[in-house]
Amino acid sequence: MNNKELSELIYPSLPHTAEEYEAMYPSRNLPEGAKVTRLGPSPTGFIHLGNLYGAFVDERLAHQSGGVFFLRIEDTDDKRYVENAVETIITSLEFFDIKFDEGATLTGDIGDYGDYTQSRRGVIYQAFAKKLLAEGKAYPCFLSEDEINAIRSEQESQKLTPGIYAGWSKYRDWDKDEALAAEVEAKLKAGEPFVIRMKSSGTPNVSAEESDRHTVVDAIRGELSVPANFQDIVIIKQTGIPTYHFAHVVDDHLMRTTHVVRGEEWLPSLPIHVELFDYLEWELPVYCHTAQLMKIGEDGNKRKLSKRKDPELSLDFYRSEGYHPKAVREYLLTVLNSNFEEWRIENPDEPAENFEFTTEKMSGSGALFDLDKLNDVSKNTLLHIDAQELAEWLKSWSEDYAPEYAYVFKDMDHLAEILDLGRHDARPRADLVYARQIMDFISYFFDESFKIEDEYPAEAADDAAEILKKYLDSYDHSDDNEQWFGKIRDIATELGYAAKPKDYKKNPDEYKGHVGHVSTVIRIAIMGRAQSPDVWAIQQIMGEAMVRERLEAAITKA
RNA sequence: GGCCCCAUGGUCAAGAGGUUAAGACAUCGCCCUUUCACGGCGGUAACCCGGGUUCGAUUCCCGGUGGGGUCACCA
Repeated sequence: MNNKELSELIYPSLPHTAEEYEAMYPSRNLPEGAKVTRLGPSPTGFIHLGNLYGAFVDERLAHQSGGVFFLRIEDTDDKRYVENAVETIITSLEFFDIKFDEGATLTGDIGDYGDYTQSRRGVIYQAFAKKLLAEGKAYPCFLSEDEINAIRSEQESQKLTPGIYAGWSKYRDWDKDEALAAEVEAKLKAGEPFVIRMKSSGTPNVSAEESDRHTVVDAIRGELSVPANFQDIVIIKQTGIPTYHFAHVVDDHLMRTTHVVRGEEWLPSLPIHVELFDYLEWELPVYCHTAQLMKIGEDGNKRKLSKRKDPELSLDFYRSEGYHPKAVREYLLTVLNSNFEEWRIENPDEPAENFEFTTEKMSGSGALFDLDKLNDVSKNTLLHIDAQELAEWLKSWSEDYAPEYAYVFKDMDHLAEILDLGRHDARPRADLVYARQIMDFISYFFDESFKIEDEYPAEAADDAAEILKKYLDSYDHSDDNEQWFGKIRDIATELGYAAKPKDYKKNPDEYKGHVGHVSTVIRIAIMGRAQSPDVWAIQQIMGEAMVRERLEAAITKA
């Protein structure tokens, strides 16, 4: 039995040959420089900020260059599959405005390079495994789990690298031993389970200096020198399904991916992929190994974002807190590309899409997630979103995550007015950060959520009833801001308060307090809190009836 | 442990063989101001360590240290 016969014995009837697949998925007809990227999530149903971060790089690279961004479902691990996971992935990314041009969708595949779900590509991988088999670059391996464990412990006791490779791999050189060849043939014919391993050409267990090295240019990290692989890694599992390594190489070649964006945790397996591309005589894609998003751990050290330990970093956290997708995108962009912030300062009104994103400006070191920064970015981002649109967005957020706020959305025009408060002044207010915070911020506009949160200032507490009564008596809803404040000044002076805070500061003994204390009393009566935007502006939005009602209630209480 | 990646203020980071080592967030102070927010001004605060190359290294090289990752029929 030779290699060719072996490959026929293992895969006697495949629908297509490797060459045929090659012809079925020709190079893409795209303009010069167009990048083809892909996102390859495994359907565990969980997607966090780190995934979004990577997806965002893919998306920008492709769409900025007039290329293609597609979604491929990497479900080669049957144990990991979670129901509805694909749906979750697609809708989550869609929420953050990550859109695919091609690939798996909820209603089936789009594009000419499918199937886009790995579990449905079995025969394709097998065709290429067959080719490697026929060329003597792969072999079937019948080692049981126990046998592999035995090899491992022996290697450990000899302080050798654990794994199946030359010198330890019984079936690797089956063709050099007639008895073994007969055994392999018999096992195959008997239908015994086996995996297919790549027959690595690397030299095992040599020091880093002596080993062959490959130089790979990473778009983020520059020139990378990696030691050659020597492990006979599994390419086809017992189930006939490929491992990630093999699926990556075959798919990204056949789907004509130009740029592979993935986390730096893949760096150690790069030599495997390089060897596979070499065996298949395919051109290497451009790798972009991104740094991981980190977090400060309990021990004070940086650590990788973990989906188990960091539920607040799941994408759902941002959704349920009500961070606007645009804000999250802006934040990610500032973390991803070091020159984005400066660009944003110079171009405050341009859509983020106009920023030229480059892998060269990406950092090779892991960034710490910074909630303060996100909040700051969010504040400024929301300032650029129209109030009406913001209101609609808040409404849909509430429907999904906070139905208890339904009363806020009874009058959408009114809500928009509230949200716009002070946003178009010469120095616009930036109060709005995320939905939950906004609900609290505007809560006093609604009787359902209005409550007295602060106490009257000590300077004016004794006069509270008097102040409010005078204020109510003189209240004229049609007063302009100046007339309105003039009346407060009058009340203040009348009751022995300084009309200007500076006067009070200069001669604190001559006054009970200053106009600020008086207006704080009014503020608390109407807003329930000592701090708020301009009282007059709030009253105008609130309407006369509510203002009077609140004042009367406060007088009764005082 | 082997291998790989990374290393500038608290955080994100710019930067070049010679700079007073940017900027943003956070923080502190002052100003504006009826509160808050916005805005303005200012402050505190950094090149991991040791060798080498060099007239000169934070920058280039080597070695350490520290942090992270990875060593599966998971991705």
